Amino acid sequence: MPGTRHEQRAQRILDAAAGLVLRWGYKRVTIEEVAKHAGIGKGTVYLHFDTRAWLFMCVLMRESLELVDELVAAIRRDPAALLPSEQARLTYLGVARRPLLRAMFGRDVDLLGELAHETAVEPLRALKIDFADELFELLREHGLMRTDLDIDTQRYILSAVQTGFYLSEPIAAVTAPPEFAAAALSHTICHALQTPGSPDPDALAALAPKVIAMYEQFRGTLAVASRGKAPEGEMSRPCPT
Amino acid sequence: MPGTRHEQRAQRILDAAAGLVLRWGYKRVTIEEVAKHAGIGKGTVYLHFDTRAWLFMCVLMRESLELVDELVAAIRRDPAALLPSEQARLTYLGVARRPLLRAMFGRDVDLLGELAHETAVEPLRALKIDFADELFELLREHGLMRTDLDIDTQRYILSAVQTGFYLSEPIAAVTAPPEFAAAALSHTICHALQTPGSPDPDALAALAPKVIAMYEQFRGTLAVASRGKAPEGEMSRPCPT
DNA sequence: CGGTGACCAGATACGCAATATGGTCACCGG
DNA sequence: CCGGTGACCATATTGCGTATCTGGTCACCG
Repeated sequence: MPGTRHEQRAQRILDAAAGLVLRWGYKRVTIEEVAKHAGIGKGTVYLHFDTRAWLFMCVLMRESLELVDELVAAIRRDPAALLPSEQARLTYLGVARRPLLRAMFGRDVDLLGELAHETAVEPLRALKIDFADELFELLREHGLMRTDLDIDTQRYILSAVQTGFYLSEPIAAVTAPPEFAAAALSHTICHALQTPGSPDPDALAALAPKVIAMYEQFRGTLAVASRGKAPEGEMSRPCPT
Repeated sequence: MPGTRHEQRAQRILDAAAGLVLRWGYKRVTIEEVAKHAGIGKGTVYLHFDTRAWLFMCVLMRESLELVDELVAAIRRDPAALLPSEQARLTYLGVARRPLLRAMFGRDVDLLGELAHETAVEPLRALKIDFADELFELLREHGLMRTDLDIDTQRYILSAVQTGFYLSEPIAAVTAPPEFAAAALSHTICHALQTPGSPDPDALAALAPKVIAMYEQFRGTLAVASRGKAPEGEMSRPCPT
């Protein structure tokens, strides 16, 4: 499986698609235009991506993978970055820096159209939930997270709180600087989910490799998904019914 | 100012409007239909409410006032209810019990149409912010809230966290029981904004009357606003331009 | 045999007439 | 005299028939 010529072309297609969406918004971008900007024929696009919707999902997934890589790098640099509060902060800042992810997390219907509607991100979320479960388990065992709440509740809190911070900018016209919002988010997660006091450096150092391994696996699952074809039920070809 | 015949009719109009919105959604409900259901003529509706949009705003305000009354009653019953975490929980449960408020907090565009779009609730929010500022100041002075964050940040956190909990149900199809979500919200606010440990009962008891007074004033401002005519710029009559 | 663009069916956008509705005000009945 | 009304008007909305566009396919080509 040479990740060479074929793979490079896929990247060019994704580049073209990403740029066009940013300029015109999802619903105005046609496959033909994407092909033209990638310097190839329309049919060739379908050699890589089943479906229009799936192509743009892959654009989003690629950006998400970049972000995951950033998170892993941060943990490598400083194990304290594996704490949920830090992860939340870094994620927020990483999203703020990437217009497409910002649109995705901010449910920007103007830019992403129906892609912003939850069904699209559904498979991705399922992955993320499994991941969070495993991670929380690990952190609790090492005394880094509270145990006065069960894991389901903690996952619910993390999800709801993040939702709130990502949506409160687009909703309230008030535009706070990203660093401000990220710090507030981090503070909230820290006190709501983690054990009080400074975390034990040894525990962090011991945990870092495991957490990184989990992230890499998560990354891998995502990468495979984005290489493969669209999952059956949703955004595959118009099925005969 | 006799709150009698005239006021009663206003209530009947609001009743009719509320019922119709719940059944058909904001955009399908006509003033004529509201009048018919209230057993009066169309013109009479305009004796009470400037504008279609303003009428339905008043419907929302009336429900909000009910909720405020619930909160005050809760504080009277037990001063501990004045803590932000408890207020958040009671508010969440009160909203969950009222379909219209649920639609408002959940930005239900299907039911509320353009009313769900933030501009409508803008004046209400301004009030609430002033109120929160004053309240937080008071709670901090009495050692009930953290002081490791400035008030602006705390207000931002409260707002964002609540946004997240109200929106996460409609967004994720997962429907948690209201009590579960309310408890999670309460926990989050408690640890993010309040001082650790059990609050001092004496401080609570001493504060209760002041907080209640503030609520009553807030209530009053809201009530006056809903009696008065629509504020100029936004949802007043089609101005000559 | 990887790549292409003409081709087709179904979706979408457009234009326009018919209808419905918000808001007003001259008029009525008590 | 005045609180209440519903016919009335200008405008917004809807419905619909048509024209255009676009996602996805596939026979053909270099």
